[in-house]
Amino acid sequence: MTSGTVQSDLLAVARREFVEHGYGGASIRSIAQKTGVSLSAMYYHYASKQELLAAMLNVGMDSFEQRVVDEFQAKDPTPTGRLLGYVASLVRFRTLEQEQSQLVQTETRNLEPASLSAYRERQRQSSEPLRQALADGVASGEFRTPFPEDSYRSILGMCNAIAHWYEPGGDLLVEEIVHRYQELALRVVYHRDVASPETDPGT
Amino acid sequence: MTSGTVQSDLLAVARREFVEHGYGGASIRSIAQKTGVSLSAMYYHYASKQELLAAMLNVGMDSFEQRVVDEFQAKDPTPTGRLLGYVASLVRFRTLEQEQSQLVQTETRNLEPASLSAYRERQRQSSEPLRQALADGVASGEFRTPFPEDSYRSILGMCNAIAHWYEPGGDLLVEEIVHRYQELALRVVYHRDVASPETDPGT
Amino acid sequence: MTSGTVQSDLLAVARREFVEHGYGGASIRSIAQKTGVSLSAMYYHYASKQELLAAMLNVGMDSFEQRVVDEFQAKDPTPTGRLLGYVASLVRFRTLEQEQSQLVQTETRNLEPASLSAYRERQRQSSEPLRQALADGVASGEFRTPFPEDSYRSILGMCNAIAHWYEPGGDLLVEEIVHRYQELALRVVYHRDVASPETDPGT
Amino acid sequence: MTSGTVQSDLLAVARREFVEHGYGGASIRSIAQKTGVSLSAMYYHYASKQELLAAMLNVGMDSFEQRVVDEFQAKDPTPTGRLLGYVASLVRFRTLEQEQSQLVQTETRNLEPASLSAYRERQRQSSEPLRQALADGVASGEFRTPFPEDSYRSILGMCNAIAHWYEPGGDLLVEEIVHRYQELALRVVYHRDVASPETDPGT
DNA sequence: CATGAATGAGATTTCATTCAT
DNA sequence: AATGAATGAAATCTCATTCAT
Repeated sequence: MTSGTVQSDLLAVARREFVEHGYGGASIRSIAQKTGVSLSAMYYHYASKQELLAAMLNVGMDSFEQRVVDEFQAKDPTPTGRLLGYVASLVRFRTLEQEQSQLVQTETRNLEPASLSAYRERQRQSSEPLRQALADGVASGEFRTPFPEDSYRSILGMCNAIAHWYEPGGDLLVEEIVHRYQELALRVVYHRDVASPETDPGT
Repeated sequence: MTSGTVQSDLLAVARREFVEHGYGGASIRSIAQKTGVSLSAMYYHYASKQELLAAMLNVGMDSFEQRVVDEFQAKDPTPTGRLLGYVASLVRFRTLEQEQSQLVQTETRNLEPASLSAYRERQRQSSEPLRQALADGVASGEFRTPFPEDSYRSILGMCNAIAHWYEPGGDLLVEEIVHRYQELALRVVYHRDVASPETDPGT
Repeated sequence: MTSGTVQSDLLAVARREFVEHGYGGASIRSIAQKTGVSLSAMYYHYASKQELLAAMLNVGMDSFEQRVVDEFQAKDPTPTGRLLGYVASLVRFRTLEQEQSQLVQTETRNLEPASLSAYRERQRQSSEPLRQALADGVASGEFRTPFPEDSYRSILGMCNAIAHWYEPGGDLLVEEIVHRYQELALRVVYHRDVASPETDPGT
Repeated sequence: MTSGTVQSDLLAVARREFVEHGYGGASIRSIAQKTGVSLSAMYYHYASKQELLAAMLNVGMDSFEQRVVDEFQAKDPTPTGRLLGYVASLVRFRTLEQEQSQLVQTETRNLEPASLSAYRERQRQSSEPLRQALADGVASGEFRTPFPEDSYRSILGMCNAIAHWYEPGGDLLVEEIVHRYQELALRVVYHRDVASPETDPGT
């Protein structure tokens, strides 16, 4: 029922339109048209513009969550390991799913209360691993940041920004970016082994 | 030029509406109404929604530029000093002019080509001091970051994010935030004196 | 394509409004209203005022072309015969489809370039039979006008003017007008048999 | 009071706008702007769009009347002479004052009743000389047209049309056009001396 | 004479959505 | 499962005009 290709095509086109014009500025009509589907057909699959938005945001969230889960299975369970894993997931999401990424950051405000609360909860849960890793690292002494909350926010902030400047065809490979932001993250949490910049913590 | 009261009132209301609903979702009608001005009176001052947006973004830019200039006059001219000064300007802008700040990040995409290019140029110029400070610091050996471009972007990214979580009435004072992000910035550029987290570089 | 009833009703009302107020002065709103159709229903059928105009002009052209074709089938193929036939078609069009007629003359200027060029070409083609008849008549010696181009334009000009003074309920029968303008046309082309005004060339 | 240059500039620009977009489609704002006059200044000179139109049409009428008067002073007072003179006046008006000419034909319908009746009276009067010449010519036997009214209308129609195709910079001299239409007019009235096309009635 | 500011109505067009088929 | 037609509200913007200064 939700496995057809029409839905995903619609979502893809809608994503593009929302990113380009914003939710308010995007037209349901041109989404249908660009997808090559009649307006009524589109309404058959998504009962409203709002539903389209909610579906899109949730698909994005699914995708990000999957990345985090993948990264955390059978990997280094130490706080540092989890921090690096989370950063890797996040960087890959911001680069490999750039549009999805921008959308999630910008259009959440347009969710109606009904969907919004559920979505906020998912957001909170998806950032929990990072929050937890930071707490654990501080507790264990691996991270010596004097303001963990700001370190946390800074890591999110700097990774999120990637979606705004990254260019898919550019000469900077995704994994190189992963590596760099992992290093920067270690510095932002005052990792005890990055006492001096000469030390390379490895990936 | 922007000293009239009708114009600035309109801008203030429009800012709020744009932040809340996005450019596309905001209604020129309700902007006029909430400002207490007739629709046509509004059009007398701003010939289009687009012009309103451009004016707003430029006012925001004026404001930020002023902060940077203020911070750079008769202050520590070393790369480190300039880095810290820039971060201070940016953090204050993101907190004290939060709406302006969010707008600048989100709605630039809605500028039409004509105004966009001019605006992009202003953006470039306004970030030049930070870029320059980083380059100089790397050259002088004060900053030891192995990827200056990413350090630069990370600083902007983490500071920009502040506008999204900062709450004006909260218990975190602006100057405390300034201080913290200055420290984090020093770590992100691999400042030579922050070899170990115990060392506090001071503000 | 133009067989629906809503479309043709809209065209009829629009025609009347355009003739009365001019394209620029006519209101799309009152066209819809007078047709008894909602504004949006109207937009479903004609996507813009411009499209409405183009459709109308083309319908007018269709109608005139049909008249010319009808007149030329199985009729006198001599230059004189064709001249008289064309004049008959034109006079009937100007009288029997007076509104259409006035519109075509006045509102072509409001066509946007896209539709304009196509329309001009149709105009050219529809006047080709007259032009050709004149050329042939001059070549054969039937017409002795020393300036064929001006004779051609004059015939069009004097026939076109009919739409401006003709009154449908008046005491002048259409076929009487046809007859008179055929005679006048013969004089305008210097027909060899109208050497003296006493000679009646017949219809 | 009516001798300033602002008024005539306004009229000239307005004429152009009216010809291009029609009365309803023309904007009083852009007329003022293109004239380089403030909107309020324009309202000082012409109290309404309607007044502007009336002024323009009357100026056009003045101009045409003057031409007719000039042509009739100390010229051949025979019906034929008057016919030729009138045609000359009309052709020169349609070519040398082309815009004026087109306007007069198209935009009269937009005059409000108040000005309209006066204007129609002027129109009637200005065509009186031609009507009279025709009547006299028919009475004297110089013109043998069997339907004087149609000859009259045809002459007007074919001369009026000139404004639509004449190109100021073209290779057809105005006086040559005058000559040709005079000849054609003679044929349209069945002038007794144009019994055969070989006969050139002269100018 | 002239201006800057404002008005209120109305312009055309597009919106998300619905419904009978 | 899908379509063509329609709706009514709202969108942005422009109109001719007025008025206090």
